Amino acid sequence: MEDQEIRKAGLKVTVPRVKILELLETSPERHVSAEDVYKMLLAAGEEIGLATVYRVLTQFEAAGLVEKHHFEDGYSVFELNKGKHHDHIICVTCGRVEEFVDETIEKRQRIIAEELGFQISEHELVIYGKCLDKNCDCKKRGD
Amino acid sequence: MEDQEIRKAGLKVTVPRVKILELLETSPERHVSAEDVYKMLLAAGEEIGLATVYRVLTQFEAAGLVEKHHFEDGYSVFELNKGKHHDHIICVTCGRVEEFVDETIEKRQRIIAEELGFQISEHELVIYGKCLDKNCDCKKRGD
DNA sequence: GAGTGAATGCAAAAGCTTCTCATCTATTGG
DNA sequence: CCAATAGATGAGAAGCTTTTGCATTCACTC
Ligand SMILES: [Mn+2]
Ligand SMILES: [Mn+2]
Ligand SMILES: [Zn+2]
Ligand SMILES: [Zn+2]
Repeated sequence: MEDQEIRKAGLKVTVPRVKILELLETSPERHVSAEDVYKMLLAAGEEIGLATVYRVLTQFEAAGLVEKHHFEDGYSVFELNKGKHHDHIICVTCGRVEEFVDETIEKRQRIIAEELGFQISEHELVIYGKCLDKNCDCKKRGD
Repeated sequence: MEDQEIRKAGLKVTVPRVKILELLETSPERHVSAEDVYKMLLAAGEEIGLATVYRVLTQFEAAGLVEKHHFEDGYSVFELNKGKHHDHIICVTCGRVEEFVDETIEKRQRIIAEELGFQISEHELVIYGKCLDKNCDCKKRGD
């Protein structure tokens, strides 16, 4: 199954690559750091080096299988590329990440780029805030 | 002049702080890294340690004098806080940074946050692309 | 199944940023 | 103007995330 995607990317089908792709497909949290992936694999009994995790994620990104984001925390997070673009809103208290798409915003960006004489290659929009979810730590701790 | 802003921030008026603030106010490029600041100060004959530059910029940010951004490059960039929020569009070829404000986008973000049950604290929108400026390296090199 | 180029793991190193600590300084009020 | 002191500085060490070098191992092809 994921073997084909890996092969299509011009990469050899190896245990680390298959396991990492599987993990990205099944992880309850879509947005994970390299360290997260490394630890989850360890916890699952897979002995895969952190350097390999970084290398594989980078290759997956180059192949378009994965997307990398820089939520302001000092490290990168990766997610499986679902094909459809979306932006993110993140709870600064509990870290919960929600995805959204807003065609109005997308369109305005195209207009702005045009007006300023830029040919857009990509963009990143991240909203930070506190989520009002009852399960969020915001509520439990009342801050 | 900037002495008052520094004092208002609850900080002592020292040479490094005054020089850094001056530099941010007069630099031709508004968006600079800590390293940039350090090097520009050195070039201007000011012997200010890099650690101090980082400390002061962090303090200025906490005081609201300065804003910090994470354009996807692995390092932070700082700019003087002009008081009015704006977003950025960056040329991936020449690095030129333009600022813009779009009230439609701002409003849509507020609506999205509301719908998803978030109370916005801030956001960051960065558009990446190639600028079509004749002076940009894009043109000079034709890529 | 052998041969070969690619992939892996480990440790070292590389960026960027923060911290430690001894020394120095701005501020205050006498 | 000076002394006292809380705060600031500089240099280097340390911290984190990410990348790299290299010897070893492995996947794919014939
Ligand atoms: Mn996502
Ligand atoms: Mn700006
Ligand atoms: Zn978008
Ligand atoms: Zn904005």
